[in-house]
Amino acid sequence: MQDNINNKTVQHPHNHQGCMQHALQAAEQICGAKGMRLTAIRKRILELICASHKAIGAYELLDLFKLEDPKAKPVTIYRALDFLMEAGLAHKIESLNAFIGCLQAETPHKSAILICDNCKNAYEIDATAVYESLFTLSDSMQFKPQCLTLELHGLCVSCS
Amino acid sequence: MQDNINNKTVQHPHNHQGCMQHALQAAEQICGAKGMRLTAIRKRILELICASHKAIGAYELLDLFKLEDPKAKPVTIYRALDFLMEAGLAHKIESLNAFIGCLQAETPHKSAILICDNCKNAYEIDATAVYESLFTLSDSMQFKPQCLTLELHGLCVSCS
DNA sequence: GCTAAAGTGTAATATTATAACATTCCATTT
DNA sequence: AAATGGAATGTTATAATATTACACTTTAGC
Repeated sequence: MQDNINNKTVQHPHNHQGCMQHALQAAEQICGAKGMRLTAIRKRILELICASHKAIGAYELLDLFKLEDPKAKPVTIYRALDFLMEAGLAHKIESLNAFIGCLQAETPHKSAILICDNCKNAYEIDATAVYESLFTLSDSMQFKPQCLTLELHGLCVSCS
Repeated sequence: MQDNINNKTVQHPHNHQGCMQHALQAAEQICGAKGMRLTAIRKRILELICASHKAIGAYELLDLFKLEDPKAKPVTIYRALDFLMEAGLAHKIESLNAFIGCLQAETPHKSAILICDNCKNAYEIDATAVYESLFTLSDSMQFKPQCLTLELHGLCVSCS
């Protein structure tokens, strides 16, 4: 078992190999169900994103991807990222201009992202209650919510 | 009275002249109290930001500022923005890479930003309840919160 | 196999933001 | 008033992030 891969870098030590495999399988399933094409490039970019729980920048991804395809250009990465986000398989962290894989892509979710400013890991957590609270507020202002950016920076349990 | 300036562009029609004056006066007070220097450049940039309730990009600010000082460079704007944000007089909207003036700078606040994707106005609202809800959640994960990005896109009452 | 749409290749460029170092301004001390 | 030290600004260059435009290729459905 590869139980200990990366176990120092995430809040909850886990089988990261399994975690990635799950994300990738879910991606195949989701794309299949929606008639979206998880092409080789897109799949590989998703793998690279999911390789750690740290948010990764587009140009970092490009550098990694170039190891396999030296002619790759920024637009290759941005296209793949656009697709993955469209499919709900990845999220952009606006406050970092960086990206993370979505680990709950198969179920609809209302999530917040907790970002450890020390170890740089980002955790997507269910924040349904927070959404309720915010929607109550926006309703009272007759504001029709469409898309929420909810990113909490701080220190994870391992780093504090 | 100038009651109608911009009244088509904000959710709650208001005396924008007074709104700006208030923000500028508060800025003077706050900086005075904190021993921070609201220099001519910084004050002018704040005025330009507060001239509307639409989020404004750094390079848009630069274009406006250049009308008065054609030799101005990007770093001039970014320095002023850094100062204004440090002083709590302006906020960056991460999901837009743009900036708004803070209308409650004189009182500590836990706010969310509602952004109308149609008219582009951005409203900072008190979201204490939302913060409570989120902090409960982050506490349960032993995450120490430090800085929250909370930006809700959608349609304001005038646009929906 | 043909076709239309989606995906990819390639080059160029737009947009956003910062680094590095010189100079000026300004409050304080002398 | 002159000296001084730190903050602010000027200036140049460049880094980092993201998109446009157009040509070519692949793929799914007919």
